[in-house]
Amino acid sequence: MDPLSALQKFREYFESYVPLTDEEWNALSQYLTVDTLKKKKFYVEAGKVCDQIGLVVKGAVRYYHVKDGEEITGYFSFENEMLSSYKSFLKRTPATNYIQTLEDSVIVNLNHKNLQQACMNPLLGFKMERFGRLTAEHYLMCYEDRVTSFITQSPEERYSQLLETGGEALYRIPQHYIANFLGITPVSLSRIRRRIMKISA
Amino acid sequence: MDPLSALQKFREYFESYVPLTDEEWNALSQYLTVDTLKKKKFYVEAGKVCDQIGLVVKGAVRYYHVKDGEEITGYFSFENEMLSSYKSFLKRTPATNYIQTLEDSVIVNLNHKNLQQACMNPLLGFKMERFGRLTAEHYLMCYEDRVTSFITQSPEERYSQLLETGGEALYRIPQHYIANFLGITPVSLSRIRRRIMKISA
DNA sequence: CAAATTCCTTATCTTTTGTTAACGTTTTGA
DNA sequence: TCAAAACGTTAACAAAAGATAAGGAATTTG
Repeated sequence: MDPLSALQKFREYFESYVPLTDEEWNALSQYLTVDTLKKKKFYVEAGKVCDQIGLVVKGAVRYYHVKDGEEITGYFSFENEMLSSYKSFLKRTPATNYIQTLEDSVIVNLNHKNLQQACMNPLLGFKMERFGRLTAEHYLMCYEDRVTSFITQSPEERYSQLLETGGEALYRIPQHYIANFLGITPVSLSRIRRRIMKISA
Repeated sequence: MDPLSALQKFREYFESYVPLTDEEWNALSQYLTVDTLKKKKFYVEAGKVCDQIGLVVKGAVRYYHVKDGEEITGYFSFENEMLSSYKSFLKRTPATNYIQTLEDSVIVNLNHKNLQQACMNPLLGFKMERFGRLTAEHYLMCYEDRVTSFITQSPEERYSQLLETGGEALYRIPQHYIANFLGITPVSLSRIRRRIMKISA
């Protein structure tokens, strides 16, 4: 994918939250960079400060923690989704997780310094602030739902719901990552799948 | 607590994110209302749209869902914390949870219409937007940590960590609410407590 | 103040999950 | 292309959690 159409995708995403004039877009695009990452490359590594937020324009990434030497996958971002270790980025503290590409990916990035400059740019400041608020609110609501699912649902219920809402993404992800995402082990997910198959069969 | 000092607390909270001139504060305070709620009164009810966000100035509230006729407590807000059913407030959809006072409480509120007007007020718009972004980011980071705890920790580990970080709030809350918060049953939390006592004894 | 309710613990039993290991299949990468 | 690694399932056993019920202490409330 060429850099220009990658940037164009970013513009479309941004404008789904906050419309821009061509002049504003010209200013904003100066702050952006386009990165191409091969499969299994790291976007964020635990222990290092995450210095940028990005938009996945092509490909996919997974977020994971390492505990007792084991990888525990907590999240994914696919095309047209933002990615970052938000806490690390916002507080400028070392990340506690890794973000790694699942496929060859193209990511449009905005680093911390450029974001600050864009926010101070009188032409863009207000709209950047607004985009930041709407983006944070979006992911806040996603997390709200996810915490609710941990509180109110059993692993089996969470998996059944994921089957309904997960869409095609489910078929691009190994099952043991999905197990981690649900907060259970791969073995347990395999048993749940068998239980569900028996019921619906 | 008199309304004036309640509003003053709101100003202090707001200014911990975004400083205000006296003039700006005078404008902002016009949009606020102060509510006093007796213990066990509802701030939000499932099925109704949550029309306001608030700051707990005194007292405390709990958030809970009802599933199969059972109350499942998912969160709390204490003094100097915001409260709302964010998704319901932001999307103007019916809330799926209840928010109820745990004690007699004083809450400073900003309703949806007033927030919109404040955002369109040229004197305040930019700072409101900024406050909204920073608030959303704050709770996003809280949720990020909480989801991570569900993914990477056992219930026992989550409880141990809560004992370290929870502070005095833990002593104001019945234990079965804490069990729900951790994603387990009250009986299971009681067993965990016994296991921990034996180890540290 | 007294009755009722709430709260926490404990016990018993059932269900589910975690752990470890094995096996065949698929995918990966040198 | 071919050996190695990764993946999903299953089994067996241990550990933990859920469900239900009972009892006593603490709190609430009329």
